[in-house]
Amino acid sequence: MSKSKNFLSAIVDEDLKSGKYTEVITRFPPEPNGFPHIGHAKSIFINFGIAREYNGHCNLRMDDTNPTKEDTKYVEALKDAVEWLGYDWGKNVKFTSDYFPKIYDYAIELIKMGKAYVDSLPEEDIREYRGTVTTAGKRSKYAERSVEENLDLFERMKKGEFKDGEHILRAKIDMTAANMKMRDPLLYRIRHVHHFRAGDEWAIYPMYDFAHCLSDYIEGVSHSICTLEFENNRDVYNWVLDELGLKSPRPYQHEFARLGINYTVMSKRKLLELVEGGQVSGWDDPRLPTIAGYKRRGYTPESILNFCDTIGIAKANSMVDVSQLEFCIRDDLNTKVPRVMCVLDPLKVTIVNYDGEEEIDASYYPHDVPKEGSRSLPFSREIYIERDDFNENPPKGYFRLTPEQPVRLKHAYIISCKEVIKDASGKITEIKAEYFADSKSGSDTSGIKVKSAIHWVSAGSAKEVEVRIYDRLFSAEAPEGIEDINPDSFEVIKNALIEPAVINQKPDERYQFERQGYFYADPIDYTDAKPVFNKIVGLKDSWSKKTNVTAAKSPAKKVQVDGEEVAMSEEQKSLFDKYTVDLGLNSEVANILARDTYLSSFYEEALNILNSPVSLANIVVNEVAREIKEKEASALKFNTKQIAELVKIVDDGTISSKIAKQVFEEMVKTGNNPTQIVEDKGLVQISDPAKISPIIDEIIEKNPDNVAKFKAGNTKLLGFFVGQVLKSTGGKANPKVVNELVAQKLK
RNA sequence: UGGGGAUUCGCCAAGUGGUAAGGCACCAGCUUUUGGUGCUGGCAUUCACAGGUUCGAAUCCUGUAUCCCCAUCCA
Repeated sequence: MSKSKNFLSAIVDEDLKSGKYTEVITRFPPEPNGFPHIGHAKSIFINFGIAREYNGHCNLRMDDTNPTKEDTKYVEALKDAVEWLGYDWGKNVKFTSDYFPKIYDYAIELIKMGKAYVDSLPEEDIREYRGTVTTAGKRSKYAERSVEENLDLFERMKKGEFKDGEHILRAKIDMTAANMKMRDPLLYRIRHVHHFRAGDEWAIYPMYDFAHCLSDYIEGVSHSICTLEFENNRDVYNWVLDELGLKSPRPYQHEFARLGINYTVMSKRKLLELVEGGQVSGWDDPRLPTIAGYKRRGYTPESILNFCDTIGIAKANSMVDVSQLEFCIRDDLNTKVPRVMCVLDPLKVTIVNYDGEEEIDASYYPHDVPKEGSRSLPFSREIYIERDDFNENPPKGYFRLTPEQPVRLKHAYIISCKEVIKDASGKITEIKAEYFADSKSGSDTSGIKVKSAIHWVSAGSAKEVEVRIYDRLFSAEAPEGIEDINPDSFEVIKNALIEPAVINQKPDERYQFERQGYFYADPIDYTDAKPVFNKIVGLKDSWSKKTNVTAAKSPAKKVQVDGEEVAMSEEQKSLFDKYTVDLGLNSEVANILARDTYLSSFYEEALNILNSPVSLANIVVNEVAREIKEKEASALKFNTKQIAELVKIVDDGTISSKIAKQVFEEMVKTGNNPTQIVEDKGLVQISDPAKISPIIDEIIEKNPDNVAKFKAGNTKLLGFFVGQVLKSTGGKANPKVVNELVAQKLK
């Protein structure tokens, strides 16, 4: 993984360090109801990657709790994807359905504890009773059923005595919870359908919220990593595990942002639409962001993995630029793959002063790729070049063949154009050219300067091949549906001409077609009789970029809308006036205090002990406020008297405000008196310039570069020097004194 | 009228009170028998916005804005 830790690795580090877990177990838990795509690759990379990084293990688990949607063909696709990316799930693939008996037992346990009940409300009522995001729900009358009745009903549900939808099992949590997921979530539903693995054994199937956390627990998972949309489900996850009193270590859930890539769609639903609607040729259509699609197109697992690594892992919804992916595949293939010549749009060139034939030994790799290998390249009087490598009326900066400008045939001779032959419609059909016999590549004595070398094939020996050119499937950056499909996303070139070695010798499956891009021998349609190549990705092309000048879009800076703060009540207003007028607090601080009754009473109490209104207010608003935000006021370990004391020793210069924060943190933790803490830890401020001065000298001596930069005008560096001094004194140096001294010394 | 997340360059993304990392993209220059690659340099006086605390704030406090998720017997 990358050098800077992502937040998940940081959590794992922390958990290992604190001894919460001794082993890291993760899992990749897809539902087998669709083909895996590059978003899954990200999840695979994270889950298997973390397991690998910490010498742990990652399970591949099929989350198959919904028999109406899932199928074994998807299981295979999922296994393929994980394998292709180079990960090992160990002996067996796991299935949630393997745990159905255990999960059932846990349900019984919850019922016995009175924490779950069988509800018999019709579906619409259940929805209605749930309430809305802004209004509380209400509990079903069936929630009052006795444990015995629930047990009996649940067993009969299992036996299949009821029809689908007649009853459900749900957790008894809180129908008024602000988190909708906690309003008595469903645990089990009746489904009289065949399960692709469990067969017809079960008439009831557990819901995600119940099955997932328990499956994690059963497997001994330590870190249950999922995407952001499950954040609300975390409360249920914890509730189930906590209520069941499962012995630790038990898993905890952590969420990251799912992958979005522009010009593509990632949702299973939209992918399915494309496949079923015939917009693409199947799940492995090379334009699809499915693993099967990338594989078919010719992407390497390394490139996908590297992509997953470079995009990082975070909690902000993001849309990664496809160019990032394209970079990864080019970067991977650049050092791996042989270069060969293939003409996609042939233009015949007859070299009038050349007779006979010769074989040129040409390296497969350019000078900067440290690989060995070459092939024999036939050269003859009749060759083909790319149609757009000749131009009768060249634009400025055109480096290729023109009536006036000679060009080198890559690995061969320099030619110049003598005659342009056109058909009746004016289309160029042939070029008559002359070659320079002494210009052969490697032994050029001609002294002719050319601007570029172009690719070509010899007419007599070139092989005809099919080349499939793929472009992005959508033309919209954030495609909505099929209306955004790029009509030019697929083009077949039936009669491209390729040099013979590629077909006869087959040095590799992937090639760079010189000056064009990377191509892959299609794993399915390629035959010796009819070779087929897929374009993986084009080379970077700074020439076409120059010619297609697209209007530079100047993204309008988004305007910030400013809202209004809610108005103060009468009492708050009078308190505010008192604070600003009588006590001289600034309006911001007074505002915060006046609006919070707990804070203001805390403040006034402290003010009775120490008459230092401004300092006291600042610390109450900035530090105390944070603590009461996080904890119940009653759980606070410090009191007003101690805060007053803290402020006093800051006011009188015993400690700096920087140290005060440190002391405050200690008070929060231990409840000790500030003076005591200062004494115990020896935190008394050093203000004597005679003591500070030598430290500054030392720092200055150690950082000559930064001294030079500072003197050159980089005044931001003042903070650097002050920081260093503070650091070496454990924060005890008086920052004001340090600042003055440093500024003086560096003048 | 609720709850939960998020916001650092065009796109990703580090950074958790002391010099705003890195990659992609982009722009120059050099190298080059691929208009490729490689190399060098340029790309955030500023971290959604407005205040406050502090010697010092992307980081702490307050408020505001914007986006995403939650009312499937889906996962």
